[in-house]
Amino acid sequence: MPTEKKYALHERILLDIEARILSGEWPPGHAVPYEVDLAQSYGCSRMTVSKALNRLVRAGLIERRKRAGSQVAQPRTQSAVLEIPEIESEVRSMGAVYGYVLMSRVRRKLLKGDREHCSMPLQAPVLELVCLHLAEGRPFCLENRLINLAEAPEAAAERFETVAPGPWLLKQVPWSDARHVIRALAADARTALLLQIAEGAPCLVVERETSLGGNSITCVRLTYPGGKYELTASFTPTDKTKAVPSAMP
Amino acid sequence: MPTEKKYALHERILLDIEARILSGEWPPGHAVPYEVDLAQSYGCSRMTVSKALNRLVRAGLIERRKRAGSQVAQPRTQSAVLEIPEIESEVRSMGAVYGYVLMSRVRRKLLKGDREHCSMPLQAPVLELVCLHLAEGRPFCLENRLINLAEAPEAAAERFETVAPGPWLLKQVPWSDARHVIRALAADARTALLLQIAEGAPCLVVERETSLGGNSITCVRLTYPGGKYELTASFTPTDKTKAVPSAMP
DNA sequence: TTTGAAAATATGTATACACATATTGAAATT
DNA sequence: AATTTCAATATGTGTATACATATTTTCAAA
Repeated sequence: MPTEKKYALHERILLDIEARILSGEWPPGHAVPYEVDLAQSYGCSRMTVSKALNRLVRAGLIERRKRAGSQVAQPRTQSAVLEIPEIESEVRSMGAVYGYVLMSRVRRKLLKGDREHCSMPLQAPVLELVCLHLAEGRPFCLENRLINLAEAPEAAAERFETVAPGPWLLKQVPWSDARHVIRALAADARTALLLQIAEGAPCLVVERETSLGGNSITCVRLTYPGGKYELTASFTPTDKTKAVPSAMP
Repeated sequence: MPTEKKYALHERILLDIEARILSGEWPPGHAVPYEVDLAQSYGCSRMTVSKALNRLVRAGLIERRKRAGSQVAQPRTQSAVLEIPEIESEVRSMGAVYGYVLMSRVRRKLLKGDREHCSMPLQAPVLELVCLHLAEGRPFCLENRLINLAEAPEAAAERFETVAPGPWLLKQVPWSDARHVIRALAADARTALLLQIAEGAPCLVVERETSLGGNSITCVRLTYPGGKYELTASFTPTDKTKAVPSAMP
């Protein structure tokens, strides 16, 4: 039987230990063998074991302390990875024709009421956009967006009549982190009218504030008719980041 | 000026490169210097640089190919890490008194209707639980749960009158992955009654199916009154994600 | 008994080296 | 011109070693 060369040694070690933890064989608090012992039993050097164990630390599966050794971490919360795709690809992946309509575009200053959902400074110059995303010609998602023109001045020159602000910003402006809030709300009169649903109907609302180094760049509220849309998230024990196909510019 | 010893060398290299990418100085597709060159400019060995670059790969910020070198990755679909804490700690973190009530506990077999939300085999022996989680004595969350007794037979002996099934299962049964679905739904008559809200009021519904190696262990539906609860998720391009407790005004 | 210094120990960081492997680009062959 | 071959090259994996650092244990002094 030829040795399966699919995984590198340090990955095999990682997977072995991960399997023991996830299977419950090593419950939280259980001691993980010392680096030197693992190195001996795998017939490899300590560095190779160290690499595997340190990746498990970053994945949150184990904790390590000098002199005390390594032990299986106590699971604190269930964490899941939520993929939030571009609305256009979301619609297309349903096999529907995608459509986009700009409803309004206003340049103004940030008011006190905006601060409820958004951490830009008061009086900041913003571009307020209201857009509708369509699937098969019918309303799919209502987008309310504020763009901080102090951080993204290029947006002032863009009409956003044919291109949605989401993809435009993603290409144009660098960002470092995002905060999402997900809630269920009843449709108010204006939302109900635009989404063509009954007033008071449940809606899934995703709010996202994107910023670069503490400065809020844009703040978006996506309102989906409830029951027509759902978010899915899956738990990943290890930090297996999927390789994304990259198109060259 | 004393050398700041806060970060290890490979972390400094990582942070330097991350900063250039996030600032937009190195746009997607931009070439990252070769390992040997970085090693030279930092005055360190190739392995140290390699460690930093490989962490950036796992964080999804760069891509590397042999002979071709490394380059900045194309921005991926926005993905966020969703932290789903235990309901009890969630309530307590709001500064409220937590309460738990078991509404019903029935042992039965899996019916066709259950399969809508749950991938256990038909006729599987299940324990069906309905519980109410309280904050300050008022309904906070309605829990509908099925536990697969074929996978977790210990559950048959537990009454679940004082301990909620979530924490009990977390301690008792190992699991390897979970699938979450989040949606907004209108409260039906029974839900409205239990949560003391109006029928038709919007609710945030989180469904989670937990399994071990392909076998479904438990399937839970958590229904929160809309407007009283929200989920938050945050994303940072580096692999360190912050947990944010969800609190409400 | 308490305090505190010192030894033991496990991980943390980094080096220098060696060889493997995938990809590129150019040279040689068809 | 199209294809194959081959060497150059950048990353991938792993070893052996060294010293740093945090923490526990031990043991002796106050």
